[in-house]
Amino acid sequence: MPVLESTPQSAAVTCCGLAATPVTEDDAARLAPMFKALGDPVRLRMASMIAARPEVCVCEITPAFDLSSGTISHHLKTLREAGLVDSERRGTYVYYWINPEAIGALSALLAVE
Amino acid sequence: MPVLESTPQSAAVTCCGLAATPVTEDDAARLAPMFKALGDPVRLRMASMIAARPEVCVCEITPAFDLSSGTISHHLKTLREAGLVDSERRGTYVYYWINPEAIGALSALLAVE
DNA sequence: AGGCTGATTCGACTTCCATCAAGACAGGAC
DNA sequence: GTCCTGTCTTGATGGAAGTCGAATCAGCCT
Repeated sequence: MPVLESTPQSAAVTCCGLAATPVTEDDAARLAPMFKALGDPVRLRMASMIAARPEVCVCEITPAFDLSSGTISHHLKTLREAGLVDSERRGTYVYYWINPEAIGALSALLAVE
Repeated sequence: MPVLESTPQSAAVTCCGLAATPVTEDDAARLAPMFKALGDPVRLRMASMIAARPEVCVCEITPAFDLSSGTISHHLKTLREAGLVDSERRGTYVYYWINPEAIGALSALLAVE
């Protein structure tokens, strides 16, 4: 191993929350699935659509993608299980909305300070 | 389709950059791979380690994980190909450092305003 | 009840991914 | 040059993920 140039805290402000505190194994296990859920172009756009309004009906999401309704449902489930969104059926339609705490947790990790 | 309750821009400040401007198909294709790269607990911790200092030697990363050196290399390559880190060999050792622009792009998307 | 529409789940298929072991490559020390 | 150490690449494999079509469930409406 080479000699370290010993710059421990100096970098804490150079980048972001990622650098501020080391991500523990537990943190990584909790946060990685959220990043993973956003790591698909379809789901990233879905999350964007949902975040853009207080709540969004699945019936508006479906026609925005060239995918079967089953696949749409699958992706929404992935976002929900990652904790990024929540949903509720009201009568005929199902509505999804963003979970600000989850977004906040990811944002805090990446935020440049 | 249900009647929309027409709340177009009002939500732009309720959440984050995700909501500020709709993520286009091209944006999604560019940004999703970065989220995907962070969507693995091992890589998230690696990114955190690398971000914590100006640059980090692979020889310091390897012993921090209970994985073969081949697997370590594979994950670092994934981070590099996603544009999140860069690397350089200097003599015997290879050093990795964070790419602040990439982190900034993700941060801007999630930042709560 | 019966039928209709919206949404989810299921089964199957294909592709991608994390991992290891083993080999290849790079660079220093001798 | 020949070793040795550090890193990367390759090949193989088991498992996860994205997709579709079909079946199923939920809730209106007549």
